[in-house]
Amino acid sequence: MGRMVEVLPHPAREEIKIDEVLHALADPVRLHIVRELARIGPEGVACGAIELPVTKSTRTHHLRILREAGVTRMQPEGTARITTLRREDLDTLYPGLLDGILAARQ
Amino acid sequence: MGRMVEVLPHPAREEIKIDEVLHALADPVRLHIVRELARIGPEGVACGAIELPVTKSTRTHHLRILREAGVTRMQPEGTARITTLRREDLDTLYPGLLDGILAARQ
DNA sequence: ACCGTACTACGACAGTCGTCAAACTACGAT
DNA sequence: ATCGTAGTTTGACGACTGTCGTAGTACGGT
Repeated sequence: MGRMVEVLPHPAREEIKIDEVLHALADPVRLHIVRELARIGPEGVACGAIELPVTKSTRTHHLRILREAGVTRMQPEGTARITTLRREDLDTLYPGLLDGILAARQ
Repeated sequence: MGRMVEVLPHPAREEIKIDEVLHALADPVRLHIVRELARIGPEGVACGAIELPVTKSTRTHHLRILREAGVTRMQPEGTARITTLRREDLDTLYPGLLDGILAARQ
């Protein structure tokens, strides 16, 4: 059996839909995650490392929505899943959108 | 009795919250309205003039959410309400956000 | 005064969403 | 093999949301 390199399904850049991206971003918890990922940068972070006011399962739920919308990428690394922002894809598809959101005070 | 010039409540620029803006934009019908308003430009348009696959009351509902989030401005004009995009406010608060969204294909 | 047009308000209903707890899987270390 | 850590899955629940129809308000024209 080959190693499972891409267990988690991600939409390709062309499959990303603006509706889903906006829906993914339109939640305080997910917006906070995106902000954190933007701050952390391209090296990414383990899911659990982002402090959130919700339980494990809710966290998984939000991270899934972000991933399936094409906002984030997740790759397994040991028992952890390293999450990163798909900055390049988003900036290409919707130039300015991410920066605009991150520019918001708070 | 004085004329009612500003019947409809709008948030001031400083009161606009990114959460609410994103939530307002995260609906296909409302996104379509925003696209139309962007296309039409600063002269605006009567609510009913935008063709939508929903009834009158649903239309009112969506336009209210957009207005209360600070995405659009509505001013009475006879029996109609002229709706415009608050481009300047949005571009100031979240530079690039609107352009990024409008850049999306479809 | 009356009518038509343009929109709003209210209540109802079905569907979605965020949340949690509990049970489960996957991997690494001892 | 066992255990602990990291994350997922499932089912349940309440809250919110989009939708509609009906009724109501506001304004302009005849």
